Amino acid sequence: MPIKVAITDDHLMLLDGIQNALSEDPDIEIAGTYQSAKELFNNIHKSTPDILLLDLQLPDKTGQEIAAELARNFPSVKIIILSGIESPLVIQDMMKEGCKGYLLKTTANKNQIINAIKTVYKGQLFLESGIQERLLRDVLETKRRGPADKKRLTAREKDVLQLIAMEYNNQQIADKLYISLRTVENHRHNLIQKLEVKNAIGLVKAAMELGLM
Amino acid sequence: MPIKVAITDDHLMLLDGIQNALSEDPDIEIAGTYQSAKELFNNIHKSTPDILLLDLQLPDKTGQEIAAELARNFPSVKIIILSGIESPLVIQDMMKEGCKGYLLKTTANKNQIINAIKTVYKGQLFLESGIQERLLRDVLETKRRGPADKKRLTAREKDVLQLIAMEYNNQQIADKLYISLRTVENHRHNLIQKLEVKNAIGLVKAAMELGLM
DNA sequence: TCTAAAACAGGTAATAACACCTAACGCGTA
DNA sequence: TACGCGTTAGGTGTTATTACCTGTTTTAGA
Repeated sequence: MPIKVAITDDHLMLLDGIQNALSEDPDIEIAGTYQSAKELFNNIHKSTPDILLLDLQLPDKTGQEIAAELARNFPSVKIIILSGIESPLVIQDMMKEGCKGYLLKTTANKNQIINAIKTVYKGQLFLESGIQERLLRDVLETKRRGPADKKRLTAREKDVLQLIAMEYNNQQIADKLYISLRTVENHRHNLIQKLEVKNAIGLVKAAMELGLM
Repeated sequence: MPIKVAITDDHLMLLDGIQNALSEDPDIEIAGTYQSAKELFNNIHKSTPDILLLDLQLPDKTGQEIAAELARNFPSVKIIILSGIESPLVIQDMMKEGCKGYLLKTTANKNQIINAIKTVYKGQLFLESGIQERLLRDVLETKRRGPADKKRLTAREKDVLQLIAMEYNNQQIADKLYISLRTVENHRHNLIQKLEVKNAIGLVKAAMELGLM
């Protein structure tokens, strides 16, 4: 019985390319290709895949939202992220969300993708060597400079960061979250420290890298 | 004699997908596939293509830089942009830079790409219908609200915008550009007006959309 | 060469952001 | 239970941003 693989990415030719690569392998069967989260959730039940190759930057939902929703409703689907995002924070977040593999669009080729699918299907995790190094380096650096994942953002900080990125000012964020202006200022300050940027501009760039938008 | 087509995009599987699609057409020959501007310029002379399919978001150079450099050194190469960026401003800028076609990664399929290549090869421009509409709507709206392309950014404004996005504050930008703090403030104010955003955060998001980073 | 636009710069003010501090409270865990 | 941590909030002060003006010089196009 072949491994059923679904692919979700908003770029048509990339879907084509991957589909083409996978069709060369007799152990793999394409269970569906989708261009948005909506399409994915509308159709996944028709032929539930064993593996889902998932892009993180879709037009309608963030990668984390999709991963969380899949874990709730289709826990048997193993997710392999195929993304252009190289940030260790994002990779860690997605793996913590339960994803089984992470590939980079700039380096992932046919063999690697097929390899990742088969590895994950067997129940193992798959991280390409470059990513493993990156994560390792990141963890080591973090350890060196303080009490471990100092840079991991809390849920509330993510809330605030999202609203900052939406061009809300502190007062508006306070109103939106029903908290005081001072609290928002504190969160903002902490975010600037954690993400090691100079100002709100840096925060927004980080938010985009972290796929929070 | 087949049409020689080169492709530049940093995503491997997308290169594969396009290459695969084009290889089905006997009138088209792949003259090279590149993952960065550096790779492109290092190798393009070996087999100068008639058409270059170009992504706008490469790791080492902006699309505008690449288009300008190609126009200088390889004026015979006709550029078709294949990008995820849908902003009318960007599309207009690239067309003004001399590009002959613009395709969207979310909608471009095999037939459309081949169609675009053949159309451009014959000397015509190729803009997909969705883009044509978008441009038309944009132009009409601009006309309606004032003295034409009010939203087009000047070179200096782009300089300032880039530095804002790099987390420089106004004083640092002034120093960098050898102009007064007040001038920077004015440019910033004008940018906020032109791009119709609320603050510097909006500017950065716009800068990213415009591919200025 | 005339003209419009772009780039430059200053005045004045209000508002927002940022830094650095303390500290209370609840919650889960060692 | 003691501890760390997240979330909340306030105090105080500095600096940066933004709005809305006016005006000159430079540049480039018709």
